[in-house]
Amino acid sequence: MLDKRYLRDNLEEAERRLKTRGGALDLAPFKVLDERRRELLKESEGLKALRNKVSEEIAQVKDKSQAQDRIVEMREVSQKIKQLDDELKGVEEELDRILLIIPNLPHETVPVGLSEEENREVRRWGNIPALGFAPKPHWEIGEALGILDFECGAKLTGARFTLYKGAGARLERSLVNFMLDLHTGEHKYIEMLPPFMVNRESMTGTGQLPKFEEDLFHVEGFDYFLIPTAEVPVTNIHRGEILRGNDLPRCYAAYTPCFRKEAGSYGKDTRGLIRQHQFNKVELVKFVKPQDSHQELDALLADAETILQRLGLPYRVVELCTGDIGFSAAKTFDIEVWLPGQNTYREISSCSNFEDFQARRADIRYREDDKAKPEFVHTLNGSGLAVGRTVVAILENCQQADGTVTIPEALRPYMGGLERIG
RNA sequence: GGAGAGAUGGCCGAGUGGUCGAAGGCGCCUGACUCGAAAUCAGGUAUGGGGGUGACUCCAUCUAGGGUUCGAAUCCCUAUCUCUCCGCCA
Repeated sequence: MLDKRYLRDNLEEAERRLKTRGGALDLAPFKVLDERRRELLKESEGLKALRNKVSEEIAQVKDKSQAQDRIVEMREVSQKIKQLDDELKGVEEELDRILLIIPNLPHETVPVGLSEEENREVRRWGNIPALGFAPKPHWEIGEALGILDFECGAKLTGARFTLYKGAGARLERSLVNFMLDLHTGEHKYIEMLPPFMVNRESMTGTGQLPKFEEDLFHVEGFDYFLIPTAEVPVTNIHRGEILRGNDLPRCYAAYTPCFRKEAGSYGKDTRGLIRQHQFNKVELVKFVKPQDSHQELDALLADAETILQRLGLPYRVVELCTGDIGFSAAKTFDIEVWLPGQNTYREISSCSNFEDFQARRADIRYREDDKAKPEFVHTLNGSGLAVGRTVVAILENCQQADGTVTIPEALRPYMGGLERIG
């Protein structure tokens, strides 16, 4: 959510900056409603002040029959107040509806562009493996080794669900543990294990609602949603709280499954693990002071990159352009891992700075010291990493001519010493 | 699922129609005392919104949303959450 006052005073600038995301956005209704709101507020508050004053006078009078005329008068005033407040409530609801669907302002440093074509490559790491044979896609490798069963996933649930078996299941679990151990041990994140369903307030706090309800799985009989990312529960941990300045930055790491409808992606990535309705992810979330947030984003990105470096998987870092960053983000870097089976880089992590956008929605503030006024924190998060896609990357990059897959050394302790699958 | 109890400021806790944004305590801040600290004493300590250059002032907020009333932390209704007992359950 953008700052109402900022919008009021800089409407044209806001419109111009939002336009760089693509799509039209007319802020005129905001202006009209905002002005009406302030008119109503002024009038209602004036009458309330009067009522409070007169009611106090009535309280002083011993014999209430002597105050009868004032009581009658205030009865009318109260009715008028109720009328005004009813209209005010309607105006505020409409105003909120508008504010909740306005996306975040892209940071000034974000490259302007309309689609992912205009994203900016920042750096590459690692060498693309020279396999010396035609690389297979991970679904063929996984099926041949008997560690991934797409058909059974479809039988159990439906399309875009997969059964992991044997060493495949263990590989997924090992990666979760490896990632969490690294982030909590070397990078000093605090581990969290949150609920996998959240309520509407939490989804609104991070920006999934009200605009993207069709992407979410909703639970029948409850107004709960399956989380599409751990970002939602973990960021909402501090919803409605005022943190202490010296408690910042707060850095959390959480493993959760993620559930996404993937509406509108029919026909895309239909084979394999790339796009599933349910996938595992280790997520990193930070609450920081505003002046530190862009530096903290760089650090978060580096923390996510470390995982790929330790696993020896080649990747590149891409800075998303204005047309490609998400609704709540001010700035985003994607990490894309090299997939020989597809002969391309594919997203395996997305690291974003939301600045005060989520903090304002979720009311997460901090106080520099006991005397200071509370200020909104900046929130950040990033995948560290998407686990299923990491399995994909390992299968495809570490595949051997004989169909076996070499397990990256860093992972072997987690695999009970196993060096290869197959 | 059945029965009951509760939700008040950073924390504990008083408050059953007006003088209550809320006693008291703890915590925290400032000052005094001290070489310094502890103890003690004095004062100060919520959030959001509106108005004023400013001292300041007005409005709202005692889980949330409705209602009664001239006036609600206090009375009524609903929801949510917490706790206790019974049942069920990994």
